[in-house]
Amino acid sequence: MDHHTLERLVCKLRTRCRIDAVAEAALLALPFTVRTMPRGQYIVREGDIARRACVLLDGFAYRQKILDDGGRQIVALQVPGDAVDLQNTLLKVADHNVQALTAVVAAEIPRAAILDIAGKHPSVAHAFWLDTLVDGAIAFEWIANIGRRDARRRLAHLLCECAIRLQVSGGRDGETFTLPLTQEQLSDILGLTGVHINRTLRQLAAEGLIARDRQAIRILDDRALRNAGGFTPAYLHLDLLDD
Amino acid sequence: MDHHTLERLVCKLRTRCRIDAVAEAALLALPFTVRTMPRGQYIVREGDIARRACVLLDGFAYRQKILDDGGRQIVALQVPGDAVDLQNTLLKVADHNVQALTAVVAAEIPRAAILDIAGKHPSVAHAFWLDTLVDGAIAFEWIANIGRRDARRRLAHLLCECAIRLQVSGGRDGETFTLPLTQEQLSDILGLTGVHINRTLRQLAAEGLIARDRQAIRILDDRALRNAGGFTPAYLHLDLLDD
DNA sequence: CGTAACCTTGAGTAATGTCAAGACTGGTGG
DNA sequence: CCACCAGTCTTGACATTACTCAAGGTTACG
Repeated sequence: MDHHTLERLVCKLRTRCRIDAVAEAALLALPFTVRTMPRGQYIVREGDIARRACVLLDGFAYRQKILDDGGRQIVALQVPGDAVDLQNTLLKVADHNVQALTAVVAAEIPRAAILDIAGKHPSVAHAFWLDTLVDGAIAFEWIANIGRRDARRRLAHLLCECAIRLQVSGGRDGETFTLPLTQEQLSDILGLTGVHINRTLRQLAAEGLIARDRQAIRILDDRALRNAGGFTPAYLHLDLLDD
Repeated sequence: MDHHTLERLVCKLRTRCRIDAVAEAALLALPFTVRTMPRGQYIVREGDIARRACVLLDGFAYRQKILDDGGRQIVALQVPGDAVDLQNTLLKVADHNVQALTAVVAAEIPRAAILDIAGKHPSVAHAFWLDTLVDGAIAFEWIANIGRRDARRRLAHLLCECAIRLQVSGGRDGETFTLPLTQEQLSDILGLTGVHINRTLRQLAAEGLIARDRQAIRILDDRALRNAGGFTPAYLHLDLLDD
């Protein structure tokens, strides 16, 4: 995949709806500038006024909120192809931060160009809307995960989700993958503490559900892991093309 | 407000973006049937295939997930004017339930009509997209609330949010309002138990932040309550019209 | 007036957080 | 090539929040 075109965006949108040739051409013709960013860099800051939308061409990012007491919660993970601030493009002022999880290659598209293409191409507007809906569906699942599952089930659920999303976006086999997340970051996703994540990861490993080596995770027993996490992939809406 | 027209939908969309006369006419001309439903009735069931979208004309509803162990998590609240399953309209198969919180008057619009109007009127598509984005922004805030705040702050935050949303949707004064939620339901929103909600409500009352009488809540010290909940209304994006 | 749903309260328990120290790892400069 | 350093992981002991169970009180409504 060429990291210097918007092909990745088209590709992502295509996982969930049809993009005809005209719309594809229009998308690929969007004006953009490529930026590379190191791990940890802020892509969007809370309070920013949107002038541009950023599409991840390579690397991962996360959305994050800092609370008044300094606590941090990661509210979403973004994979290549994701438009990380369509939200902010329409909503004008960003209500959360977006930060690079790994080194990132991103395309910056002017806000006006996004609004323009969405206005002129209903199928593109449809695709963006759909993308937003799926992000919302994932957020709902996370609410349920954090609100109603204990640490072990929460973590199992997240691992299942990551396995699938990494597989879809990166073409990995899905059984073994590298989660570029520290245990601290995992805890900020799941509403737990780093210490507790550590213990829970080891517990899952001790049970034979996963194997770990640094940040590489291997799912040893997919069925059992899904079971442990109460995981059903319906909310990812990966089957929308089967119309 | 007449409960038998789609005026309420236009009204809701207008809180966040301009709807010109042509688009308004098209919206009001959408075909629909009115249904009334008693408290507790399912409006959408997980697994349903969307044939119609439902707009709340009067009454409240909530989105809810049932977990494999029987646990329940409420993932969103919907107020009059909300389209409760635009999500499912586009996503085809519902990944969660929507249930009437109070008695409800709703307008059912065929799926095809929604897709059609969004395709023909970019400003309507834009408004729907925006609506979805705001729902997503609220979901993100809930993730942060559940993941990183203790019971007292969680509840204070929710009360602040409800006060504002009820005020915007219903024209109440905002200081005193009736939350049509049982303590059990509050606990399912906040990822706690009913017993703990009970204790936390009384604690907030004992501190002089709120007064309670059945389900009526009066905010006695708005500043202190917002402070307790770390509440900032930015994520509700109520100021989008000030362009 | 009786009933079901809801609220309230107490006592004991389990899950998770806090604090603190030591071990490992990968990268950097000498 | 080695020594060091920062970041991360690991582990233990202890504290705390929130859960569970269970009983009794209250309210709304037929």
